[in-house]
Amino acid sequence: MPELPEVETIKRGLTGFIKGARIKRVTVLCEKSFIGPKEVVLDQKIKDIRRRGKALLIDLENGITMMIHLRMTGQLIYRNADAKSDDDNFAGGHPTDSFFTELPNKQTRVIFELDGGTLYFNDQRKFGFVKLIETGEVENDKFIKTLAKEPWDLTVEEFKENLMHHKSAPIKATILDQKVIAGVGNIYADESLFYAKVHPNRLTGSLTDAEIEKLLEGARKTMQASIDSGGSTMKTYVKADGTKGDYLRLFAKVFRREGEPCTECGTEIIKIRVAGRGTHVCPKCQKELK
DNA sequence: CTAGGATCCTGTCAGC
DNA sequence: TGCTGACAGGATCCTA
Repeated sequence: MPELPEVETIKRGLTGFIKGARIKRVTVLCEKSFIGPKEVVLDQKIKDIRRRGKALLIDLENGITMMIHLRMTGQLIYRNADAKSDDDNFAGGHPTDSFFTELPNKQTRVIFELDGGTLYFNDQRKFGFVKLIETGEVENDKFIKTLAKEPWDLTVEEFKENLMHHKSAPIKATILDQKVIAGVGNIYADESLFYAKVHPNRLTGSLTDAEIEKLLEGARKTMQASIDSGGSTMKTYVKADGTKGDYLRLFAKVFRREGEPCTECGTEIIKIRVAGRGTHVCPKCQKELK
């Protein structure tokens, strides 16, 4: 999925279009993608859009919140009823051609018809979902409740304490745990570790205080850089000449750059497997043993 | 309690 | 061309 910066980008992009809009109709095309009785969101006005970690929270007037988690392949696409240009539409999340092609399509799971346009929840693998929760109960939701603080709110001391519950696991597996730091996924795990010059296979307990501090700084900086570059949206998906762009190239130094020279030392970036996930490292900048 | 692997799904791509 | 297995920007459940 869509990690913290992508969800933040969606939050920002969608707010201007759907905040204040009323939900006229909901069509659920895949039962497991929508948890809760859809009737309760009908005719409700969208009061606010928030984010916690990788979860998007859409608060409705009647005290119900739609929690949307995009997991691996979710995307949210808004099509304005009277769009005159691409600027009147918005798309974010897992980048695919669906950002532009006709909707609904095979991957559309839920359709929200609003009074200004239509919001499509697409998800190829059906891991993502829309879930209805009472707004006052969001903090008690199982996922939200155990979620660690946002990277910018987490102190180095808290980060270290959370890390040290997993002393003998590889550091990459540990920072992917949402109870340790919120919002980090496979991209930003690799980018943060490269920033801190720490090999993903190092055992968590072997990190020095200086490395831990650098790792938190790396998570903050790489995610902020992605948010600043606009995340994965329709704008970054297609370049000015119409060919496909890759928003990762705007900020990623190792992710999906295997075979390319390291920006720091020129050594070839390699792809390995850590904690069951594809992992990108510079073998010179990130030493395995220390 | 933690660590690690299987699992939920669909689609694509490499290799035979 | 067709088949097969691996893999994919996530999180949970199960077992040891």
